[in-house]
Amino acid sequence: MTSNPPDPIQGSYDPGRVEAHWYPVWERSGAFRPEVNPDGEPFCIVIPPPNVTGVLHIGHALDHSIQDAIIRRKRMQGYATLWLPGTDHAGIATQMVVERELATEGLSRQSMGRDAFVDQVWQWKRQSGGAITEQMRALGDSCDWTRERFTLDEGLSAAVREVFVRLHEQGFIYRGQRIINWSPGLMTAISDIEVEYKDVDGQLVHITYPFADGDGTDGITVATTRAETMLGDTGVAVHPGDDRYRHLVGREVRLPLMGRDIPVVADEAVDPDFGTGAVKVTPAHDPLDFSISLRTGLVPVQVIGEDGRMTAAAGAFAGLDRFEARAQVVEALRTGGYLGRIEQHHHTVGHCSRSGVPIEPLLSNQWFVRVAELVGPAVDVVRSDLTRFVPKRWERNYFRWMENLEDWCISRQLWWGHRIPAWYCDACGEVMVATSRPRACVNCGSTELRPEEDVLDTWFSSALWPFSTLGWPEDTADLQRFYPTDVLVTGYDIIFFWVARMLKMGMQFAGDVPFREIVIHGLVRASDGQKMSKSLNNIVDPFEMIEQYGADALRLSLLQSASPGHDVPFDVSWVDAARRFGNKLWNATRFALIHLPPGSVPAAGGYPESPGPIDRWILARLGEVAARFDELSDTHRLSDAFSLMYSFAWSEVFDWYLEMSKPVLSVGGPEAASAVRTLGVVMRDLLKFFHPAIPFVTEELYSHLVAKELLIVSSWPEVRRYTAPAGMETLQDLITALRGSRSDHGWPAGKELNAVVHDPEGAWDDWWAPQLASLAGVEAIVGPPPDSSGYLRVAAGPVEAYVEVRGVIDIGAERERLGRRLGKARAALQQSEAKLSNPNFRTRAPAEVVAKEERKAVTSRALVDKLAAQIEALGDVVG
RNA sequence: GGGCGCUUAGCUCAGGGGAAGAGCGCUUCCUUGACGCGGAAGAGGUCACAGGUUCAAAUCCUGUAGCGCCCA
Repeated sequence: MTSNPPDPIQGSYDPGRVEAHWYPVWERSGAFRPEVNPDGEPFCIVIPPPNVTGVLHIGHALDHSIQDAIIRRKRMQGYATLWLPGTDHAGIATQMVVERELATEGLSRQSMGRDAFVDQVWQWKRQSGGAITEQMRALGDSCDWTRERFTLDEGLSAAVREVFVRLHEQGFIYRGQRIINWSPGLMTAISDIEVEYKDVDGQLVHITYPFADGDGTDGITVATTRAETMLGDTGVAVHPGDDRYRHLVGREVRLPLMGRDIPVVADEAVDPDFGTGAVKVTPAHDPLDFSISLRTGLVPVQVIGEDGRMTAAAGAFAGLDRFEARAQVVEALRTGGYLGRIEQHHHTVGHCSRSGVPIEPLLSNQWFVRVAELVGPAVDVVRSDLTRFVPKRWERNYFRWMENLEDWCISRQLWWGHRIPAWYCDACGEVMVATSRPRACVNCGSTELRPEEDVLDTWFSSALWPFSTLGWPEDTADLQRFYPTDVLVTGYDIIFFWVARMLKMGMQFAGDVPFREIVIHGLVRASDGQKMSKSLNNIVDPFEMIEQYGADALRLSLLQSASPGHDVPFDVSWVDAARRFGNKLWNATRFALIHLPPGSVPAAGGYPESPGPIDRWILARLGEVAARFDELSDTHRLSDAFSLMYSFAWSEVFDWYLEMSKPVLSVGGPEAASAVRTLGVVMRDLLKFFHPAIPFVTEELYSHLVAKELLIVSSWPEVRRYTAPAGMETLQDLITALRGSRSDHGWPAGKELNAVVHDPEGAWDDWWAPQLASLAGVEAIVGPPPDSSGYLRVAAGPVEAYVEVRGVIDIGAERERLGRRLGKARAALQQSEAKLSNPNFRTRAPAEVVAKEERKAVTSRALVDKLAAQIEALGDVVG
């Protein structure tokens, strides 16, 4: 497996060109498949499947960047990595999209019929599914396309049927009449968690229902925000302990506008403190009322239909829209003299999260899962750490959610999705559930079986994703090898929709946790922290970012700013910074290639045997940073990991090491040879460490520097440990101090200065001199402090440099600069002394902390003395 | 009403008991032979507030205020 022959490296970094080149190379090489590391331990991530008809948004870019970073690192570490891609069929969303398109041609699904419509949706799926695939390639996702799955694939559909049938056999699935959330906008039932509660200002209308046997002047007053539902009232309920009403239980009231006599009943569920303490009971349109009706025998009357219009049972109001009916009912009540006061009432109303229409609670025949009975194992595995949330605090939300679960309504009145595997025998009323159509009714033998029309909630199939994609219910090699999967990466917004359900189903059917870790990330928000939305016009299209800055830049910027579990405010300036980092990396590699033949760096190892002091320093730092980087990556703190590596690369390797290598390289000889070697391995390892975040540019640069294999399948660095030379810090401080002096006095950058370095503690080493010359423009010799006349003193740690001042120096500026530093040094000294003079500190703080503080005090005191003396001496400086 | 989170540099945010950090922005200087998509030197912070724990608090605890999210 080789990359392309190393073309000469281009003079400037062009993300577009680089990124277009590498994805096909990787894919053709088989690098995305676990088989590329045949002996490796398995490591698997299943992708949270995007909606097949959607397009990827910036949130996907974040989600995928994290997954790809994890997968690429594991792959380089030798694991047989499988990142399994795929999409889900998104029943409601997809059906809506296609219906909307048909509507523009004057067609409807009803007019074309079920089969033709479903064909149409499949056609649509083929188009937009391909778009998502292309987008994932543009992002650089290294997933195994040969294992791509779709929730409506035959295999996954078989899994859905199997699970449905087994749950039904085990009694966890049933069909029944219950109040469900009906979306008149979508004309289907939806589940509890697809309902969004919004605060609205409504009216609390008081209505008096006169006693049936009275004279019409006396009655019971109830309060409601949904006056139109009174048409379907079949009772009035009071709390059994409520003294105000106890004596009325059993009497009847006459329902205004309808003239129906309905009983007063007692039920514990009534809150005596709300409203008047008496509630109207509309069993067909309210979950609480329905439960009251079950206990009291009140019969439901449905007055609102599936289309949101009043039914024939609504009498004179039949056919009206439910909100229009509300207004007219109130008017009619007023006219009839039944209306009491009307209060402004702030309350929450459930809305359909997809269509935005207010939910209509309807009594309906639907399929349900008794989820409460499945949560046990799913909670236990998290409690016992068999599955861990990262960050851990999300566990609490998870537990809370799992506590009080209502039955999950899984049937949808749609055509696009998994058809519920149930058949009805109209001859005898038998309902049969089976993985395939029964030949005849098990009860009466009739062969006239009518299949269930409804399909399943999309999340039902998503809940099986970690094992259905691996081949379940077949006992496939992939299932054996990759289940349980290792990591799930997803946003906190779908913990309840998806993660919880996968845990339940995984434990129930695959016999083990679906994943060992759940890495939770936040939502990508606009730079001002607001949610991205069409109405605010602040949506960032990730592919516009890629076009402008490159996928690498987008990925790195997202990874850097994604603190685990928190929302990510998106700012283009981060993407721009990340692109400039790519450019910097590019140029640093070019610098290395001036001194190294292309392709000459070994793919692994190659650390120098006897490096020079500069080399030892950077190698020692590389080792430290690498260890920390691995630690952070292993705990999924990718933001910290890449920020650390970024600042190491830029502020240490590029700003210091590359500069310091120049004087060494220019001398030639064995020292230069060692520096060249160091330069090569340090740059190579940087490319390796950064590959998981910025795969394209690192692969390109690696092809020039190493060239023997693809970086994507190269080995993860095992950095040899070195000890840094003493004095590096002092030298850097000295260089910085000299540069500061130069800057303050306005000495031209190019102008060479002479200095005598006084070195009372023997810190000086001969390798300092060329560095001082190169980085500070100072020719230094070691010697006793000269007569201060004509010299400017610059101190750093234990050494001081006397800079020969031939020209005019600005004494005022220098005094000011020294004064600033003296102030800081004094503050530091004071802080140390305060600690050290505290006997408790000496006795109770750890010895190493005390020792460190003592060293600090000594350094600070010396610095204070030196700076004070320096300021003193300024008076002697002659121009 | 309950739960969770946030409040740190001009802006957006990391950090999380032992010498205040990043990116962007700002000031000054520099076309030095990888890079001006750059380099150097700087300015800028009572870590929301009030108590407490500790030898030591931006960091832990309690409370207050404001903001955000989720669930009723």
